[in-house]
Amino acid sequence: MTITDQSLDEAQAKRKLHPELPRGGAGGPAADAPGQHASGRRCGWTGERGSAAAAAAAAASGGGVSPDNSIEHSDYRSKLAQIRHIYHSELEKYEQACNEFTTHVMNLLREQSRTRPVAPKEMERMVGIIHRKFSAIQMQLKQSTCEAVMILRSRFLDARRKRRNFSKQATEVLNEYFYSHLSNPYPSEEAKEELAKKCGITVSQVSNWFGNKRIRYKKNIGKFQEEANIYAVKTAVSVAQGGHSRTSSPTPPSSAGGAHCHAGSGGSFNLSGSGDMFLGMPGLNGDSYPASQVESLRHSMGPGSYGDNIGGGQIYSPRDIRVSQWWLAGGCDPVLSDIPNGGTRKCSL
DNA sequence: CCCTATGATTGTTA
DNA sequence: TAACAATCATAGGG
Repeated sequence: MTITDQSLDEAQAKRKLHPELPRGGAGGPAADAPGQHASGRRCGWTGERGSAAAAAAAAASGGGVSPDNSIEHSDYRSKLAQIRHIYHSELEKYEQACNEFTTHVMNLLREQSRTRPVAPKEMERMVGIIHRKFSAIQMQLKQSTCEAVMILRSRFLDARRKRRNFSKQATEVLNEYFYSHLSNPYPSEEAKEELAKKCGITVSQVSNWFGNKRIRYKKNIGKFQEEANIYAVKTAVSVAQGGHSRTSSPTPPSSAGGAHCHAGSGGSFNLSGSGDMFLGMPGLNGDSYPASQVESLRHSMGPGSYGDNIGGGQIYSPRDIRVSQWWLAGGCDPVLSDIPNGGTRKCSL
């Protein structure tokens, strides 16, 4: 009567579709809602701006699933319910038709039994044939229902991939945090929550953003030079103004108040002062030099200051200015990257 | 329409 | 399990 877990799983395995395909619950196909990843990752789909704040709030308050796709969820659910309804009603029709046809054939055979001997075996055989035929039809129905569910699902997933760029202000907040913590751009969970609130996005979106940012920065530091300068200047100005700018808050959550630096995820690069911008004096432990400030310095020096062995996008010599060098991890040492086959992964520096 | 930027997803790694 | 790396898919500018 129902599409079993097995049938869906089989189809899923065959098609190697998404791992989060709906499993048939007690009632039939796909009692689950999509969007819950097996790995526990939260769905960070960028919804409409209006609901993003609510999403962030819910995420900040510890909500397990970001609700910014609740509308799509209900849409998905209703369509799924529709499919299930059609499936069940069709199945019932076939069942009924099967029974009717069976009794009809039985009646015919009984009628025939008046004129010719009809063995019980023959009747059984006929019933068997009819049932096989109908179950084949039911299998087809089941299959096409599975397909319909999968199409619905893939459409839903496609929709999830639709993204909106973050607002300018949000990007600004994130960039400010990133460049003012360039030596250790790993915001703590609390910092992420704070950033999420400020930006009106979810914590996982903040995590995504930092993940993307770190990797893209690392891959092409040169490209981000200008941006780093901009935010260095911004932060410098805001610091000079007493830590408050008009449009956006320059003080990262972790250092708001300026009393101390949060214990970052890395932990090994605690920086002095409020934020590691210009107040983070260089020389204390060697890695508190704000890289963005270094960027500025480097920028004013012009290209080529560090020698020819450094590639086009190369900015710092790790020997000269020892910022945390988090971007050197993973075989992307901008100095060593000149060595052929230095790492398994290519480094665009 | 092409190209780059960017947010999200997925698989891997430490 | 967070971070990384690669990749996907769309946004947005020319």
